[in-house]
Amino acid sequence: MRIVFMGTPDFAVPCLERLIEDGHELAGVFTQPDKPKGRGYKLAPPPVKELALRHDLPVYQPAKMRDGQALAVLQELAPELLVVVAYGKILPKEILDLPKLGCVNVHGSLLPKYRGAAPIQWSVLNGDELAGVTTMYMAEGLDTGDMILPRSTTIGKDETSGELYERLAVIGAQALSETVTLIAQGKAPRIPQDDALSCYAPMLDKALAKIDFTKPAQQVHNLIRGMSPWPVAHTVMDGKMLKIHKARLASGGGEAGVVLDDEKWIVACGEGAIELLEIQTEGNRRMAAADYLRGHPVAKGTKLGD
RNA sequence: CGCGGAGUGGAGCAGACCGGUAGCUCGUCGGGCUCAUAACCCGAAGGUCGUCAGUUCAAAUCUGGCCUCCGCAA
Repeated sequence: MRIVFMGTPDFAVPCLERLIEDGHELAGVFTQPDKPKGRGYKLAPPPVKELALRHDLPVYQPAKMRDGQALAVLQELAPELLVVVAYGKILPKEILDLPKLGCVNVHGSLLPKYRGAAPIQWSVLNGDELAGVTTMYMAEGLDTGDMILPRSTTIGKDETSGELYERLAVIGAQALSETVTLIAQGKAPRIPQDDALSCYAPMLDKALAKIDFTKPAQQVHNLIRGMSPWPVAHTVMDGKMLKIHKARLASGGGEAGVVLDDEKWIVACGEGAIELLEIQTEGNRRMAAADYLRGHPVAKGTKLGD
């Protein structure tokens, strides 16, 4: 099938890879423009662009989708189907209407829950047991299109957003492959979303990543899992930022934020306690809590969060 | 040229300002104690102090370049 692919981050990579493996004709790949990233503001190409270039696919990086130029390019490419995975731009109606077989999107949640930019992270933050991906036909509203194939998976007790994200990217690629096959056969279902059950999963923000140890341990744990690998849950110790990448529930209790043990890094929460497993201090790389403690003993009674 | 931190045995750190025998916690190996242990005791191995050059009688330490890693900010 003649397909144009639109996507930007890592999440979209397995999907594009799968379409290539399945032998589809990739007429073109749209991705966000290169952006200055990291120290020194070096220009970094999005992961999807790197993959596309390795396969000698034509890459387009328009800044705007609504000025008519993108539409003109698409008319030229004349795809039968448009596949969009975490592209990061809203497509105007005239583009959505262009491909004969329509536009499909792979979304990182079990729709209609978690429409929006950060569905995977929010499913972890909320302590859900079930997550998934859904393929759908695209409509003008944000993630409101008719569903085609849902695929669910259980979230591990200690699983982080980053880990779930990687798993769902693979599951999403599989669902996409099946979806495209169904469309080619004219057998793809159109399941309308029940708007009453929907909710919105906005982009994460650093302000949300500050740990409140007065909350129950399970909630603190969910925050740490959900905010990893970005923006990373953090607190303050001795006046300096302490990032916490990984933790697990532990037994114990006491004043919120206080360290309960000399050897292991167990911190009391409003209810219960958590053990810090992987942390990062200012200017340092992330490391196992046990490693950090060898060079920097943290005495029982130290209080975090001030 | 966005701001800043760091590279020291396998891991995490100290030592650097005030140059002169490289130290701590842990790990590893050997031995001992113990019903037993991630516990305890004794002993050992393991480092051209990121790299290149400079200053000096002498550089982990002072000076300059380079490489690598990271935090903030985007």
